[in-house]
Amino acid sequence: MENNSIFIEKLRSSGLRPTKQRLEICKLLFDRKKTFHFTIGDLSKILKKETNKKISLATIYNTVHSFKKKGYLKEISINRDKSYFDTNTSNHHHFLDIDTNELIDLKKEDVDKIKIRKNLPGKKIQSIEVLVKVENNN
Amino acid sequence: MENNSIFIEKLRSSGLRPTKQRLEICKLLFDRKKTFHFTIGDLSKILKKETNKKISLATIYNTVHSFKKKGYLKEISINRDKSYFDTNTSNHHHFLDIDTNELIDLKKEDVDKIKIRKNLPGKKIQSIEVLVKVENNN
DNA sequence: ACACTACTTTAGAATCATTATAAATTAGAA
DNA sequence: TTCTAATTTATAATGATTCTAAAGTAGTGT
Repeated sequence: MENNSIFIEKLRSSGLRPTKQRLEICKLLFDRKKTFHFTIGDLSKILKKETNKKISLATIYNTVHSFKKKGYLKEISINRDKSYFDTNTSNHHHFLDIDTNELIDLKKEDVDKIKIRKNLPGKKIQSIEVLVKVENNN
Repeated sequence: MENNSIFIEKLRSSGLRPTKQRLEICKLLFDRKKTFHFTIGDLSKILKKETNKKISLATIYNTVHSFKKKGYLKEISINRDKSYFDTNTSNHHHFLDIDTNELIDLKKEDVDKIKIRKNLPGKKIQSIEVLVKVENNN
């Protein structure tokens, strides 16, 4: 039904069998237009509310990490308290509102290309992440 | 003796009484020429080795956090596992070697000034942090 | 030097996110 | 349908960090 086939393909290509729990997670993560920033805790709460069943944390962790490994989700390190994930896997940066702990995408064109003038012998750059912390203006 | 007076001043200005435990921590953190990146766990181990006494974790956390609040240490969020601190409190960015988990300073001149072309109404920028992840080149 | 009070230290308990475990359930191939 | 390996789940384990409450110490005022 509907675009489940897309989700099934996403799961299969991540090495996961499509199960109803995982399809619920897919629906929640990938059936949306805007970027979605979330923690595992967020996801768990929303899933419980939307489906009226509880999907165990272990399943959610497992699924999210498989998607991350496959590249369907990006992990964003902000603080030690929680790990954030981002459904926008393109190259982009973030604002972090330190008053609300909200993450906001910066589009590619919002930040000039970063040039690093130093390199480490034997090492290559894997990613460049910019985090712009913002606070109330008063 | 020696430059303890500097440490005492650092402690006092951070709202802390100088105690022998805190002075040991100061010596370890601030009596060095190069930047020092560490976790609380690192610090604890080194302190035990250097002083042959154990300073309790609670004391180390308390002291490090007071220094951070005062601005004598910077906290760097890399992943949820551990929190890193940096004795270099100037404006600078970091390499993270994902093979070894080592942090390496980027000097100010190693990265072009970052210009953010978007602003959020009612918010002002508090900091801009760049993390360049590097990996083995093979 | 002494006493007193507030600040510190400490070990251990509590917390919280995340990971591991092991038994019951389910997907999918034969 | 049957069978086996993958999955789900509740719960336990882990590990970093924070809390607690009792014992120790700094430093002011005397």
